[in-house]
Amino acid sequence: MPYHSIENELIEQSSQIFKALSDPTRIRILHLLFFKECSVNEIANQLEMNQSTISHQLKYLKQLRLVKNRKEKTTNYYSLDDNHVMNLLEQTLEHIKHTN
Amino acid sequence: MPYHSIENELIEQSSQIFKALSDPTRIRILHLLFFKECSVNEIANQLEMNQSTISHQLKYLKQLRLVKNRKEKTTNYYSLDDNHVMNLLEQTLEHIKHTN
DNA sequence: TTACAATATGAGCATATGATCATATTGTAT
DNA sequence: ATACAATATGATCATATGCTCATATTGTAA
Repeated sequence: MPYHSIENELIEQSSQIFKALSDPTRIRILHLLFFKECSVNEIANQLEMNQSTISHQLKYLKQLRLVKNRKEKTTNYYSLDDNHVMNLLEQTLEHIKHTN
Repeated sequence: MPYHSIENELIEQSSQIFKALSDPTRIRILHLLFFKECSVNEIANQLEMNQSTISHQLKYLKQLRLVKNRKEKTTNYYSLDDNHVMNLLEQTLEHIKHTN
């Protein structure tokens, strides 16, 4: 595999991670999960958003392995699953706080 | 101003930064500028992309204060202008390199 | 089994995004 | 002034994105 296609793959993967963090709803979800494990409905209620919207976004975040889930009866509890990406988020939130 | 609207602004600003890094073309531009100051045409040639595309993206990056420029005759040289965001990018590139 | 609660899913829609094309603008040199 | 080089800009188009609606699925308890 030539050099440039390794580079391309690296760049594609990076942009994908940043895209996950480029949406306010997803940031809010991750920020919530930073404090505690939550069910789908808990997140939807907390963020005052549609259950369907949250479920779709959780699926997106899970596919990228940013969150994981465990089932308890009919409830699906989600929690964080990627320390590095959460570091990016926390760093950035702190950075913006201190520069405003 | 109530608490939640400060939070909202913080989250909007964060997502905007990540959105800037969520596009492969913009990552390539920033990665190029990480090594040296470049003109618009240099970037376009290096990335084998349209001059117009690069100019539009540079305008986008400049508006977010991620790059700055200086004019020399008819040539417009661009360079990096935000260490924090570049750290996010470099961290992430390194992280992906080491996890593959 | 039925009824219910929690979650997941697919279709549809409005908006956002990135690239390209053609053209405009700016500055330089002759 | 003209010709040229480098860059910027506006319009357009195809695709991507995020949300909502309606409905399906899953698992539990009576």
